[in-house]
Amino acid sequence: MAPKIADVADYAGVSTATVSRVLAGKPHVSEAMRTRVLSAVAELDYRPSRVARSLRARRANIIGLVVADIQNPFFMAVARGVEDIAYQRQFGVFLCNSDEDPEKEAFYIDLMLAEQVTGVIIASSAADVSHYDRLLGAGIPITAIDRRMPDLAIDTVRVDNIAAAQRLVDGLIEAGHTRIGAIVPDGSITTGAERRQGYESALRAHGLAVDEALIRMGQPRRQFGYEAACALLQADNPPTALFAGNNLVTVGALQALHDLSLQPGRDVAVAAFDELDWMSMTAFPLLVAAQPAYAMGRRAAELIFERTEQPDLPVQEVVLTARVKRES
Amino acid sequence: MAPKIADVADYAGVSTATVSRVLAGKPHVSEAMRTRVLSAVAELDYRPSRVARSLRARRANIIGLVVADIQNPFFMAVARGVEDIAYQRQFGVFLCNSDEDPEKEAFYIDLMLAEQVTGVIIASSAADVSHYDRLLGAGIPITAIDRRMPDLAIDTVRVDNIAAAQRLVDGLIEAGHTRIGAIVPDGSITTGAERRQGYESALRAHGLAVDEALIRMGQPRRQFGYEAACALLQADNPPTALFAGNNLVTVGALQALHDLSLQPGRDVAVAAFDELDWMSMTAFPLLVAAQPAYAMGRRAAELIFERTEQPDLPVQEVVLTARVKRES
DNA sequence: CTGTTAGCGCGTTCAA
DNA sequence: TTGAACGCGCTAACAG
Repeated sequence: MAPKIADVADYAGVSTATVSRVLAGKPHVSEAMRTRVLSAVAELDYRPSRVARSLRARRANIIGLVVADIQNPFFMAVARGVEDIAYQRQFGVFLCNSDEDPEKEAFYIDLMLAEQVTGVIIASSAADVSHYDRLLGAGIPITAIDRRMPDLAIDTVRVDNIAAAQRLVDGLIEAGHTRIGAIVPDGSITTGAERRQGYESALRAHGLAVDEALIRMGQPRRQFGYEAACALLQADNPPTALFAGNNLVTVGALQALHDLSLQPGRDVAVAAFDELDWMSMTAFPLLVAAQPAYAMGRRAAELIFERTEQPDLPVQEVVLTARVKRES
Repeated sequence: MAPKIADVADYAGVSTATVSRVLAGKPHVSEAMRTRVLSAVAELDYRPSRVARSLRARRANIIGLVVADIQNPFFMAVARGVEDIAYQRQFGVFLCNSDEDPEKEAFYIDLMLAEQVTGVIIASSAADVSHYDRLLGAGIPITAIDRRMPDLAIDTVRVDNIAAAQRLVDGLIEAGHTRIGAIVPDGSITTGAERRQGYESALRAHGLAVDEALIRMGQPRRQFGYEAACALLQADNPPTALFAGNNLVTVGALQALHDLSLQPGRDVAVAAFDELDWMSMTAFPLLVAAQPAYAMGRRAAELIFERTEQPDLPVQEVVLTARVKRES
């Protein structure tokens, strides 16, 4: 049987309150008591029950992390960031895979509520918002990653897509390209539109015209990327560079290059978003904007603690910058 | 304030014991009581505190998952499998990133202990075993994934590397290849040796000689894969196919092919292990053996529950088969 | 400065 | 079949 606080108290010949005080590092404890208690703790190899503490404090030292898909490398980097910060504070991390399934999501909200977690981080791009105000109602702060929650006044961590796209296209232009094709996802998520905006800004900033014929918009799928790249590159006067606005689209475009016997980086320059951190695995030279997923996770976790300590802080929106780098 | 069991009891005009019995689905409760309680529960939107339950039961409905690196896709697939099974039973999952750091690992063991988790799954390839018997001592079962714990009598889930390698090389031979180069990792982990064994078995089974000149062993790193592939392919009478025994090695080998202007699948056939589920992102045709990470995670979680229900079961070693498939 | 006591919210005896 | 009372292990009031 694991020793409880009463055992330590008996062993040290003090009361449980004293033991508790010593372990909590509270003042008003004599040095003699402190050392007696600490040696008793060491002697018995006592470790306080976090469960009992949670019950008593009505708060568990746990952070909940809700992701849409654990297997997505972006979310995993987020998880790692969250985990690192949690570890610093000796917090545990609850992993919840919502799978975009409202039922699972509802279950996990209940779980967090029932486990009295300190805060919840949502790194889910299509979560159903409606459940979450229950958490807020219970005084459990939420931080959203990479998405705005329209109806919820909560802290958010996101990246500046416009600036990232701009710098990506800047890079292409500085490398001498003037005809740059854009393959951009559309859809309900604002990401695509923001990136297109950045693409156009970069062109204009360098005095280049925006040529609609060089812009393709479509579903954020591999298939679309493939077709768009083929269409762009097989047209008359094809672009010498491609800007791909999404991971899946990029993979499709790269496959198109391959099938057209074009080498990325040699025959066609490629600049792409790598929100999933895939591109480091390619053998192609690419200009890549990587989502700072790890930093986002860290920041999100920090926001939980900040808000826990100061609940009345105004809602924050932290905007991080995507790192643009050249991948092998 | 969230309703507690006493509120429900008052509202229904019964005792807390009755409410508890109804919610636990225990027998010896009259139908009238049951419906009264249930409607009160619904009315108040009551959700029992899992914290209080854990304290009372001295067991939390939580599974601990220790991985060496969250960002590793293999571990994430495992996590997903674990999570799916846990969800079925309404269990939460504690995510612990050990990072191969003994200090972190020790902390997480203590965390699990202090949180009274139901069981712990270790999907960590180089964990320090010594701490884990503390868990066993506390009656918390452990399942190991993809590694044997020499000194610990615990359930294990692993894959049959020999068979997988064999089938991979079988595939190459059936495609007409007779000179097959092997690039195999060595080191303390037995994986490499097992795969080499499978490679040789396949050759022998088809009446082919094992040619030491075609086998390269070295560190499981990209660099080694690159150098080994270059050496093999630039030799006199080079192999027409390559067998790569590890993910990183495979990436290196593919890069070598690229630099030698050889196309995988056309100029050189490539069969590889894909323990990290990377290969689905390549645009090359590859014969791939994928670790059934998801299934391993599921099985590991199931083993936790089995052992919880029947602690005296003999120690099990579950051996799964890697799936061999042709990637894009 | 230290000890006693009363819950935190629940499940589970034991009586009725 | 139901309810009253206790305790899971801890911390925060209050008392001394």
